[in-house]
Formats: sequence, structure tokens, C-alpha cells
Amino acid sequence: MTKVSPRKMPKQQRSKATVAAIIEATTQLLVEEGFHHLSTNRIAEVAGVSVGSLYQYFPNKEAVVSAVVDEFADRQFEILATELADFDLDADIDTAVFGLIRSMLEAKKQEPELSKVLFEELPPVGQTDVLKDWTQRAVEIVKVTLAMRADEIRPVNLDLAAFVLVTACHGIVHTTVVDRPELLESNELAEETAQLILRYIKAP
Amino acid sequence: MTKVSPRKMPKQQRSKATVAAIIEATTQLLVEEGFHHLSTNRIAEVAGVSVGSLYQYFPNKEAVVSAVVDEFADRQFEILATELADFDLDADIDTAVFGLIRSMLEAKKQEPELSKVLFEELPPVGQTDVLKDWTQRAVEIVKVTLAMRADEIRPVNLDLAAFVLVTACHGIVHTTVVDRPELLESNELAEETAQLILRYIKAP
DNA sequence: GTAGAATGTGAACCATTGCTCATGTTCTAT
DNA sequence: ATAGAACATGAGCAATGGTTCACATTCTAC
Repeated sequence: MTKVSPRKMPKQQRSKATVAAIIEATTQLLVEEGFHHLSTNRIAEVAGVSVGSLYQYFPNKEAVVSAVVDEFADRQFEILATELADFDLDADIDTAVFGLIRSMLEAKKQEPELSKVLFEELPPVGQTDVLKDWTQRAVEIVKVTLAMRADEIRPVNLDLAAFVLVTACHGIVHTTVVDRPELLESNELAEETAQLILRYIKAP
Repeated sequence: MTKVSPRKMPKQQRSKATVAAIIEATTQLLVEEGFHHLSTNRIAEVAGVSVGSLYQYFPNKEAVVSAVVDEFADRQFEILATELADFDLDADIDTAVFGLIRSMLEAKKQEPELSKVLFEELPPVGQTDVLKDWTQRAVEIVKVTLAMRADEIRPVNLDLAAFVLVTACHGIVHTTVVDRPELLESNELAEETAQLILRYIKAP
């Protein structure tokens, strides 16, 4: 979550539109041509602005990518939150876990190509390591959730269990959405994944 | 596993050493500076040969990286095989699974930095998508293994179960080795991961 | 209306990089 | 010994890419 501060803050509508166009163009180029074909000149061209404008609001190329990552993370978490609202997480544990899985799949399904590029092609930029950051955030949430249901689950090392669950789930979700999207057509995968988790945490 | 054929095959000892030096230098540079700082001139410099020599044996930069990936894959599978030999995989299923996990961790632990770069920074080069290839190979193996023990496990969709297990395990192993190596100091993580798998596949 | 801030422009600088080629050296086989 | 194959070299070409800067336009506040 390293906000690389823009060289200047956009104050007028006009410049806010410019910054938005730059970020959108960058996103599009990342998806279509991948990170290592990305160039600031091309970003400016696609965004319909001049390179000079880009450098008014971003100190360098990294900063632009960093902004894209931040916006992506925000969007993903928002989708997750929205999806989760549709499920009753206070319901029995089976329903709750299944809902969580569906939500994760749904979130990533919105932008699979960008997901692929950001997780599989992006070198650590500045302090930001996409996978590491994401994992850390998720582990915290899961740990708290597990603790709240301590009576329903078998005794475990909470930190470790949360880590195992998050990394396992992310492995499944990421690989599926990015490389085997046809598995999303039925509910089977979500159900199996829920089984994996439930059998792991539930008291016998 | 796309072998990009060298422009020329090295026939003498001398040239084999050159090719080896090039691959080693590339590996080293990938680890130390990351994929997007990699240049053929620098590879040649570190390898102690001239750029010209590089292009005698590799048609382009991609081919060099591809060679590094192939050698990495071979090395990983070899370590895995060696490690597995220490475990009695015909023993009870608990022991077998635990052995497998330990082996996967051990294999990746040998070259964590290279693992990180190849899985997290490498754009699809040619036909080779590291993650996709790796997953496909592993799923096949696991599927066969599950089928052989059909009597000990609950009825499942073998294809799906194998996919879930492989992607989940890889998620855990990769993230651990690459971002949380301190978790490798005890056996706890391997034990928890084994639990995750065993509870998922075992008949009640 | 006007000053000054904010915003926008794009040619050009300079470093880098992928790759070639003309030339030179070393090896192998006869 | 020698011819031809294998191997090695590195200056340099053509292209690209990140970044700057001197200048132009538009907006805001008084």
C-alpha cells in the first residue's frame, strides 16, 4: 500500500481527468501488452495527453504502476465487500465459508487479465510487493474471523491456520481465474474449495 | 517445456563451457537484479564472454531465459525425486502425504529467490507460462496417485480434487518459501498443510 | 481585465539495449 | 602441416525508452 506521492496534486477538474486517463491507459496497456512492454510515451499516447503531463503528476514510471496497483487493490476489496453483503456471514459456518469463496472468485473474475499481470509479471516496485501485501491483509482478517468462531472449530494455532487457509485459497482462486476459467462455470470448484477449508477447521 | 533450439549446437568442450557460463550468469542476474533489468550485454559481461558468443548459441534474449527456466524445472524435479526417495510412499497415507509436502518445501527452498523471480516476474515467454506448465504437470501426477489409493479416500471428482490440491499446496509452499521463510524452521507448517490435505481426501 | 497559478505540450537529450558482422583465433581431421 | 570447421570477439548500428525543459494555453481570484 505504498502511496507514491504525485509530484503535484491535481487541483482542477481538467487535471484530475488527465490523471484518470493516464491510470486507465496504463491499466489497458498492462493487460494488452504486459508490464515489460510498458512505456511512458505509449501511456501518454493512449491516454491522449503528452508525456510532459504524465511527469507533472508522477515522478516516474514506477509511480504510475504503483497507482494502478493501489486502485486495483481498492477495487478488489470493494467488490469483495459488496459480494460478502449478499451472504449471511453470521449463519452457520458452512454457509459462511462457501460465501467467502464465491466472493473471492467473483472479485478476481472481474479483472482476470490485470490480476495475472499484477501477480505474475510485476517486480516489487518500491516498497510494494503485491502478493506479500495481499497475503498479509487477508491473513489478519481470517485470523479474527477464526477467533470469533473459536467454539465451532478444532483447536489450532490461529496464526498458522490463517496463513495456511489464505495462501491455499489464493493459490486455488488465482490459478483458476487466470488459467482455467472454464472451471468457474459450475459451482463444483467453489464447493470443493469450501470442503477443503471446512474439513480443515471444523471440530469433528 | 518449450525448448527453444539454440542457433548452433555447441560441439566442443570450450563452447559447452560458454553456454553454461551464459546460463549461470543469467540465473545470477535474474536473482540479483530481476527480469526487467536483464540485458544480453550484461549477461555476456558477467559470464566473461562476448555478446557475439551469446548469439551464436541463442537466437535471442528470450531463448536464454527459456533455457534458464528449463534447467530450473529439471533441477526442481530432480530434487523432488531425491527427497521423495527418502520417504516410503507405499506406507500409510498420512506418512506419504507428509513426505510429499516436506519434499515440495525442500525443493523450493533450494532456490527461493530464483523461484520468486520466475513465478512472479516472468512474462509468458514464447509458449512457456511457468505457472501454467507447472500446475498441469503436477495435477497429472497427483491424479494418478489419488486413483491408486481410491479405496482409502472418499469418493471425489479426481480431476477437480487433484487441481484443488495442487493449486492449494503450491500457494502455500510458494508464499512460505518466498515471503515467510522463517516458517520453515519448525515442522509445524508442513504438519498443518498435511492436515489440510488429509482431512480433505480421507474417508471419515 | 489582469496577474499568477495551474495545466498542457512535444521535440530532443542521453543512456540503454537487442542484435549483427567483419574479423581473428583455436581446434580437428587428414 | 594445413584446410576447413568451430568458436570467440567487440565496435557499432538502429531502435527504444525514461525523462526534461522551454514554451504555450487555460483557469482562478481579485
